[in-house]
Amino acid sequence: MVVIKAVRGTRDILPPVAGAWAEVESKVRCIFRRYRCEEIRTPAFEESELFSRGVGEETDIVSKEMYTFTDRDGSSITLRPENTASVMRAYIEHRLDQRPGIQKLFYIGPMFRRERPQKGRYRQFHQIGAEVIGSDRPEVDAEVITLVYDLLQETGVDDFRILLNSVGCSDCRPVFLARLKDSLVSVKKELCQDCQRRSETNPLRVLDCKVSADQQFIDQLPSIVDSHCQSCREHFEVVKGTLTDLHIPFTIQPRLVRGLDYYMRTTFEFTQGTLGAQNSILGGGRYDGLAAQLGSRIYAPGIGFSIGQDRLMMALEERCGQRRDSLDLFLAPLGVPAARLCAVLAHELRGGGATVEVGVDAKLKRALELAHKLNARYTLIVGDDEVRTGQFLLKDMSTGSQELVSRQHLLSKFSTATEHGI
RNA sequence: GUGCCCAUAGCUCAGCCGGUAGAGCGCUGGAUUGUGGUUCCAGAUGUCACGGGUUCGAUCCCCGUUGGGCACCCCA
Repeated sequence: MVVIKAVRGTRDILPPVAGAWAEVESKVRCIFRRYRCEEIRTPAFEESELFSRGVGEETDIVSKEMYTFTDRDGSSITLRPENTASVMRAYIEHRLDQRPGIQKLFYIGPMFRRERPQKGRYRQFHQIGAEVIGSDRPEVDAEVITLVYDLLQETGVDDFRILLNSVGCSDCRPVFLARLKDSLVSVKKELCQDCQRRSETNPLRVLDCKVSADQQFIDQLPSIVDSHCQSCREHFEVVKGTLTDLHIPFTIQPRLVRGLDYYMRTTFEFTQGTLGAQNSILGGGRYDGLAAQLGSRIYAPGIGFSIGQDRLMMALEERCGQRRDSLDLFLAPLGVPAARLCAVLAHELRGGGATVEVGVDAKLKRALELAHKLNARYTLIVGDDEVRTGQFLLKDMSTGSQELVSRQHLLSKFSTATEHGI
């Protein structure tokens, strides 16, 4: 019989790492609250059409990376490969535009894409993201980027770079693409093999080439920022200006290409040095046309981002050492009557807010060994004598000193109110 | 989906030219019948990823599968 293992591209987040994940999550929830960003939870799977229409039929995500299956009623179901389309679907379905103000919605959860696994790339991966829907104002873009900036700073990521671009709108982008293709015709044969292929399949991708010999030619290619129409240019100027006022450093990256069809105008990406080939820790952008693509008549311009939580944790791992939850008190019962008493004591102590573990080994030596390994601050020794007298032996694990304490003294010492006195 | 590299104890890794396996850490027991950390002694680590082939004989060589890493592609 073959032992069953986690399927390719998925993994278990074990303790103590799972605890570090939870810590990060509570920290980002706290930051979201400051921005009046509210949580939304959408289903892990949706009708397939949501993604083919929302994300775009021609994108890699939709054309080859989705987990799609036919449900028993014949409908096509897809495990969400990203969450923006789902959030927009929910926004439209529940008429969130009728709520006061613009909607700022955040989410934390798993996404699914069938790609070849690699460091920092999993088939089930986790995203922390937000969508701000209801305004096309550039100040909103700046606020979203500021939020992301706070998120990374306060969770402890450093040496990240903010790459900013504006990919134009449905008016100016086609013009730019035509210009780009024209220019590529003349320099194409000077470029690397990959770029010669890209010139045909995905011209925008050529701009993102890393081959140094190609750079001199790429620099000659037209830039999207020079092709902006009047309104896109003005929009981008306000975004940049506001970020500058906020002292948030960014780099204009006219070559920044985002793979999802719904992006227009502002797009951004944060990269981090320690992540290897998958150095992008988050990506985002504006998607004013998405609601219409989903068939809604509600005007719902929006901008959002998504942090790769797996990559975020990877970037943090460098500096956050071995974390270990602390244990206030380890109860060491040395016999059956003591064990019964300890069950009651533990419940009372936990009721008072203390973190308490009850030993199951009647040998004191083993109990103390375990208490030490569990990083207990105190161990309470409860043997026959203690059960009889009602006075328990409390041992301070760091100093080794011991004192006899009453049940009442114990409860007050370990209650939350006096926690700082421990 | 393509190319290259890799897979030995729970973890990190040795293992020579083919002769069926080791270290450190960790784990378990003891030195100590009610006293942890340091120390000392002892013990178990294992289908050498899985399946086939070559060979008298395979952890080692060959093929396939699965999983991992890197690059491409793409993205978080």
